[in-house]
Amino acid sequence: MKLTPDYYLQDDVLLIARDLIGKVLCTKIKGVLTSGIITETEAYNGFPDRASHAFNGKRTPRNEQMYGPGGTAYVYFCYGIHSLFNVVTNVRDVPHAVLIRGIKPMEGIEVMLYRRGKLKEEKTLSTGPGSVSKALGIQVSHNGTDLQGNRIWIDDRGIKISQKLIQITPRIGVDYAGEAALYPYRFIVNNSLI
DNA sequence: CGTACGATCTGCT
DNA sequence: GCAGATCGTACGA
Repeated sequence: MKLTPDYYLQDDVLLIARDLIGKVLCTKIKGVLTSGIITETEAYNGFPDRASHAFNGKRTPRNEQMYGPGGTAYVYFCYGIHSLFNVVTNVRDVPHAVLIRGIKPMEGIEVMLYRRGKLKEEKTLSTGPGSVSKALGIQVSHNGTDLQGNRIWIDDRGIKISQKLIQITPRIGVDYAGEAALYPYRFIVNNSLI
């Protein structure tokens, strides 16, 4: 079920980002299980990718986690409000990451609605990276969490997504990245099609 | 030490 | 469609 270390150590972050569509992101925070099918991801391709925090070898306390081996969580604080959850991939010192931007809620929906605060529309419960983290209870303190553990992990539950249903577009919110802002590194499948 | 800004979301217009 | 919220991080002085 749980994706193995080998999976996260793969070299092609674009392949992983696309393959993660249909996998199930799970958290168990304070004993409460919540999960959802991953419906939207973005790949961040390390050194050559101007949109990546690790562009050109940039390495700071904040993005240090990206430099570790694949299979851990890279969670950082953005826009003064949001915790954004990424999956670190590839081997040590190759700072690849996949940003999880959307899930289709599965387990613990009531809890997720509560975390999001008086939200009734299940549809918009977890679209957008900030909302995903909030619904699943992921915070910056979870940075570095091992995805083989029992707090945050990703399951393969055999859900098949036709490649035809996966839309590929440029990434969101990276206009500052020049040419890299146009790269087709975003993968998304409509919630209602799963 | 000061400052600018960001891998965003929401609510109001 | 747009502005406001809200603050850690990075970087230059």
